[in-house]
Amino acid sequence: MAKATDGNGTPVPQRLLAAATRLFAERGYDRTSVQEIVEAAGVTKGALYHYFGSKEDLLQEVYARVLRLQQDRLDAYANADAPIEERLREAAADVVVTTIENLDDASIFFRSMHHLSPEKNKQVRMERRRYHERFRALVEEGQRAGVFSSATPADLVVDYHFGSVHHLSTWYRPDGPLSQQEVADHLADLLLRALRP
Amino acid sequence: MAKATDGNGTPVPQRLLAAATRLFAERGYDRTSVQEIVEAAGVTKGALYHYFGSKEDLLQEVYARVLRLQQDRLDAYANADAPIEERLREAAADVVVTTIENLDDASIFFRSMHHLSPEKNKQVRMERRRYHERFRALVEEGQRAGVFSSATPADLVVDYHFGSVHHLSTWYRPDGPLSQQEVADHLADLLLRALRP
DNA sequence: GATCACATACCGACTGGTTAGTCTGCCGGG
DNA sequence: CCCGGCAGACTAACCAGTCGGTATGTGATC
Repeated sequence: MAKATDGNGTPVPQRLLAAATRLFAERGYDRTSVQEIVEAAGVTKGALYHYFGSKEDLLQEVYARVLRLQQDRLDAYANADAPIEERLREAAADVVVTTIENLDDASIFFRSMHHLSPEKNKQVRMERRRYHERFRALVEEGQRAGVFSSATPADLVVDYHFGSVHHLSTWYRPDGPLSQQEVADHLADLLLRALRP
Repeated sequence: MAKATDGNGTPVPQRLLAAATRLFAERGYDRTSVQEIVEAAGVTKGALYHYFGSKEDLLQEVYARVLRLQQDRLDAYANADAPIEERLREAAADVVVTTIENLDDASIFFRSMHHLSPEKNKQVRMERRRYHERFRALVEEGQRAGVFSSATPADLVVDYHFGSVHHLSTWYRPDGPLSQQEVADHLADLLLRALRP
């Protein structure tokens, strides 16, 4: 039993990450003590500092995970072989679904980014920017093709849509009247309708 | 010199509120110590706890101020004598302008709401809800009149727009390429375009 | 296959520093 | 002479990170 799994089946580092994610989303980064995290994960501080350099590293790891996931999915949709209208619609709807599916990560992401040290913050911003630009390229492609209206700068369009995604963690409740997919379809629809020439 | 204005001309409570607003927006609520606030306001802890019951009261006061402001302005636009299309457009644009004008308050509002105690949080949510419902009523009015599409539930439309407002504090920079009014016009335009039947 | 060397995985008491809020008291005007 | 308005030292609690220690596994050597 030296496989870092203890009584539970999942490895300690993942248990720590899961506990941290839930607690950060619940109480916020600053209000979550390292002690609470290790207790929720069923280990002690020694274990945490064995696997992670600092409390901040834990937060950054949460970011890195969700960023990788969303970037991969966006790339897949963007590079698909379909009319630009469909590709944008599917990408727009997908980011809504994956955000809802990882609502904890999302609220941490949007609420706690400023808790990262300048360097780590810069790195996260860079990856975030790459995502934004890939999405913007889709909008611009449609605008050049005349399929989308050019009345609004593409940058603003992207921020408009991401604003609504960002906002999901504030109002979306799994037990609400709308399913994930319904919300995603509606939001993607609003974007596409706004872009009609 | 017992008029609570000290060397400066503004009264101490307002100086404290202003300092707290700036610091909360800059470093976040938890990372701002009461000591820093009183130093920035040029007083000491005695003064702060003379006027405010707690650090949290300071935060709530920031909320209350911005909520009152936005509610008043929304009511004015909503009750104006103009076609529903115009009223919604102006209300939608106005909330963008006032949010940008008070970007500090806005980022505190959206990032630190969960730092309030359950009771105060409930109270803020209630006022927030009132605002949301007034805005939703505008959308519904237009939908009933057939001026706006009914494809999307009005609640979702409101959350869509407020998402973009919420998001402003993340990306808007005063020295960017777009003025406040331009951003406001574009965002209101996107909303109205999305609502075209 | 027994012994030794070393590494990995973790425990938990401890430290140095920080913080919100309190309390006693001074000071000047009405 | 009294009270609002404030100063500033003080306290009790908390917290991130450290460090010495233990237990278990792994590979080399004889």
